[in-house]
Amino acid sequence: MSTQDRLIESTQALLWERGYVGTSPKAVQQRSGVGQGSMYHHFTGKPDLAAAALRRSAEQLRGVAEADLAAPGTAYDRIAAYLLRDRDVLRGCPIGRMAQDPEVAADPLLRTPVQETFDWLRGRIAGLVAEGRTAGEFDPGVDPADTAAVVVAVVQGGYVLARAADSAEPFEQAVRGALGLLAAHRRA
Amino acid sequence: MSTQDRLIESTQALLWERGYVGTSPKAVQQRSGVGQGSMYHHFTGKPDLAAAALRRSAEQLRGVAEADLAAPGTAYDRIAAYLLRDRDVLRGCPIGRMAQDPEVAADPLLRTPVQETFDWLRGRIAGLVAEGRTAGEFDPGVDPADTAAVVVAVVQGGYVLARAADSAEPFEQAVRGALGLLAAHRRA
DNA sequence: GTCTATATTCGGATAGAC
DNA sequence: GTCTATCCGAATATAGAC
Repeated sequence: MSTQDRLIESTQALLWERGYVGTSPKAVQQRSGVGQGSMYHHFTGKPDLAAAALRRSAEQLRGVAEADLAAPGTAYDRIAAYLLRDRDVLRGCPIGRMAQDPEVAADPLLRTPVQETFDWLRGRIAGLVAEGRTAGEFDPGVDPADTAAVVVAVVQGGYVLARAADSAEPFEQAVRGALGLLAAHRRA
Repeated sequence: MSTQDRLIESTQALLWERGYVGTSPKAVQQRSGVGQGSMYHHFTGKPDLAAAALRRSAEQLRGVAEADLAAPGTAYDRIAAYLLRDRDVLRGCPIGRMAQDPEVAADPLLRTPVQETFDWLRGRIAGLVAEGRTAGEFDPGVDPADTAAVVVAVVQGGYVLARAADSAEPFEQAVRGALGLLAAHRRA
């Protein structure tokens, strides 16, 4: 693996664990085994490194989500597959976590990958819901955009509740609850 | 207002804006107008100060939530009131925000107020749902604990989506979506 | 109780040799 | 491309006078 790649991977892991403010260039060097001079040769500084790491995390998250959302089955099944995917719940979401950081929010290079990821995800799920509605799978009262926002919010909020409780249980309850509510809107 | 109170209020505001890692004792002193020596006279250090601030934020959040949840009306109405309360969505939740911070998670003095707040909130809402179900307002298939987790997760996740989008819209969509899904489980 | 001075470590880099 | 040396300010306190 290239030096850049090792730097990016280490930065991804540290951002996930410790957030942007909590991630120091020195920690990245230690984790990656790359020296200081080398790091500053490949990246202009912390924001540059973090932006590269976030773009890669965003891309990976899209890939993983798409695998569930594009699977065969009904719209409901695919949303269920997305919600029920095996997750390391207590680690939280590598992208969602960044949204709260004021330095990330303030820097367009950092915020853009976060924003685009959730825009894409909500749009993708809204499309599925709309498709299901057209096919007569869901009742006409189910709003695609609102429902997609619920699905994504339940996952992100589930992570928050799980971390607060130091337990995956509230995450799983929220997912079950959301699927239960949605299931009742299917027809036949 | 007492010196302690000014320190606590300033710390609450800074924790909300900048998180635990991003909040320095010096910033607290500047915002509160309290000198260094004075601050260290009243609190042993940053964790002590943050714990006091979090306990107060937790108490305030419970008070505000209870006002909606204890209002007159059906269980659905009270949950709707909670979800639809006017919020400064882009600022996020002063308690939920702390859950992601590893230093908060690691220190029981800091994590406990966060944990207790969400335990209480989920329990309170689950009680309302159970009550509504007993009264015949909701159908028997609605699980109280799961539904409560959805409600709280939608709010917390809504904050994440709103920050990512730099817009309150996804928060509002998620709330509308959740209420729409829940409304269909009412009887008569 | 509050103030100012001092101490130590870390964060986030730049400089210049190899 | 990578290494080591160096720099400056911020974070988080402690010490001791008033």
